[in-house]
Amino acid sequence: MVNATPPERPRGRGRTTMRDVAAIAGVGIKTVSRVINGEPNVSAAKQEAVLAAVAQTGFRRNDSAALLRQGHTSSIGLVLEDAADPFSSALTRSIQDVAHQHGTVLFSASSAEDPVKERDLVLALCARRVDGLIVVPASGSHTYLLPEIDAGMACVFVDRPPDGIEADTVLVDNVGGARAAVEHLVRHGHRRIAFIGDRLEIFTARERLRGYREALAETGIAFDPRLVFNGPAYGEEMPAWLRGMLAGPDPATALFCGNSRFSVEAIREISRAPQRPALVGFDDFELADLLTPGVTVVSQDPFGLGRAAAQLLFRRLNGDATPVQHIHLRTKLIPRGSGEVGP
Amino acid sequence: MVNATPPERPRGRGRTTMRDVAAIAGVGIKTVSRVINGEPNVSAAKQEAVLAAVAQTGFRRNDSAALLRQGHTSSIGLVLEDAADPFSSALTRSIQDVAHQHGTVLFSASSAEDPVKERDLVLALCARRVDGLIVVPASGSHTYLLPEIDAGMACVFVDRPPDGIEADTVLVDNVGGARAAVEHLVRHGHRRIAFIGDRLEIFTARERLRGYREALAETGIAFDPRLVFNGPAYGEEMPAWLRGMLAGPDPATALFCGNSRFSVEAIREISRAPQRPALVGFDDFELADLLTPGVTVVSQDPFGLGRAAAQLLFRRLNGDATPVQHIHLRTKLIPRGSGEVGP
DNA sequence: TTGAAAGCGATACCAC
DNA sequence: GTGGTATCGCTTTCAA
Repeated sequence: MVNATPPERPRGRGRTTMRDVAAIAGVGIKTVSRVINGEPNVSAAKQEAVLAAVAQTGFRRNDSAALLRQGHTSSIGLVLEDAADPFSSALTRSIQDVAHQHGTVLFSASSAEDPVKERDLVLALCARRVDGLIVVPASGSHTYLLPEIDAGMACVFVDRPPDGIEADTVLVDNVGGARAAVEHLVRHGHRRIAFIGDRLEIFTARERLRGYREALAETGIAFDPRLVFNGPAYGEEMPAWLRGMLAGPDPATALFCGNSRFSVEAIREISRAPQRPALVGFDDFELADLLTPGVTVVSQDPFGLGRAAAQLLFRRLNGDATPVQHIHLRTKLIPRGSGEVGP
Repeated sequence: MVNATPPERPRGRGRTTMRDVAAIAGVGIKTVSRVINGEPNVSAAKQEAVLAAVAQTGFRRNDSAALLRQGHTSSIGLVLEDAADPFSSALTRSIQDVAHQHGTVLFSASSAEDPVKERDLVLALCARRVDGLIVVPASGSHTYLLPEIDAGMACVFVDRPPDGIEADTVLVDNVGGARAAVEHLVRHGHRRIAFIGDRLEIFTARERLRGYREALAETGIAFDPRLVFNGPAYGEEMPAWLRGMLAGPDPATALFCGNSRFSVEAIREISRAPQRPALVGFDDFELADLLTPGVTVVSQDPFGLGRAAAQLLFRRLNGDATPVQHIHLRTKLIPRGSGEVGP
């Protein structure tokens, strides 16, 4: 507890404006502006008077008003799927950091993977005239953004490309990562490898499936659709499928999981199975190393993704008008045990 | 912090304003405003003319300008420790949702537990005239907020109370949760129970330590400072201490970990130990149920915390001027195995 | 029903 | 050095 007498202060009188400060200090409003913004050409006497008035009133500049006049907002918007998931929150954090370095604040919002909600959120941010936008796009057309982009809104898409428009993207090498995972399993003797991925509406699911198929083709393994699941990451659908597949004829001896949600659910399932298949997951997750066995993953770097996207966005905001860029980040296979067992 | 004004972006057609639309539609600017805002008293003919002009120009209202005039911003600010950690990201998500229900957008920023950075971020948000503020306070005085609160800024603190000011708080029952954890271990026969908690600058660390001590006192167990660690959650300090304590004379047979970070680090450590102590952790974490054994935790509900804080904030924004409120949320012990083993 | 004029709270420009 | 005035894009007020 602090036991000091608080200084006298005008209470609850609403906000002081520059005009008020000017009146109290006996100077023009522009002189106040000069002092507040540290501009030159103010005499020491007036400076002092202004500072005194500021201290007395507790004045603080209304940045919104200043920014309205200046034509930008020093803010950027971020719309992603779900702020609570680890991938998104890492993205958020790294973008916050870059934004902060540029004196910019960040609006964040979650689309819940709903194209309509995404559109509403994005347009709401555009209406506020954020200087730029970073979007993890939900599926669905993004042509609604064309008028905004035309009007000068800078926009970078992360993790997935937008549908129907050409725009800057920062993606991970999904195909390469998936290939690496499958090749790793093949190298450990597997030829019956299952793929468990998101609904095919989702870009990353399609790409990772493509990588899976390329790796199979390259190693001379026939593609078997019975070993492929594409569906929702939540709910009973995948576990039921997995149970059935493992209990059926000619089951998989190894699983390649298309995202960490699936990895976790699959582990939950196979830890009860008599014959535990090998497993490699796309996307790292906390505690993957603490499980028994440790979970082998293809890691992507969500912080790196966010940083790259934000840096690209600020380059655009600073006038970089070079053609649309597509940045791809590398993935890394981290062996921890679950992927290094034979059939 | 770089505070440069970005150069003029080469924008397509630039932004259309209401004035432009009015000119094209051949009506007064106020009529455009009426149409855009769905206000009554506009003839069908003019309405149509305005709509046509809007469609032609791709006009979209500048909300920032509208809000400046209206005196609020329909935005709230959130400052927390680290947007990337699971607790914070759950908080963010639930606050986003409540804000969205109120037609409000959310600024989010991370203080990195640095009081100076927190102050900068909070004041920056105040300068933008967010309508309200939700803060997970870092340690350090919060008297810097007095002028803002005086000026009418609504402010709710989450997870920890602010220092030096009286304000609305939404906290979890740290003492009760800690007592429940320790009593649970005592019930399973333990009398040598260690406490592993954050630095005592952090409110929750103090409270949980208090609960630990109360439970010991109540069950007639002497407090032994050699069984208590308070220090940083990252780095080698805690693991080293734990190793030493377990290898020393009269070691603990059970651990009570003050947050999930410590739980994870402690598990990492004791899984290598010859004699694995029982463990209960404060704060649930993903995969706690998948580890072997499952990790018994005292769970708090970060989504509930965020929701309660946001709802309280919006009550304030809607004119609720009742005295300062202190909301406490209950915790729940979830037995999963690690806490149900004897000495 | 309509729109001209006066703000909102700051900055930009330009005389003095 | 200094400060008046126009302005940012919209809403509010009020007279027509």
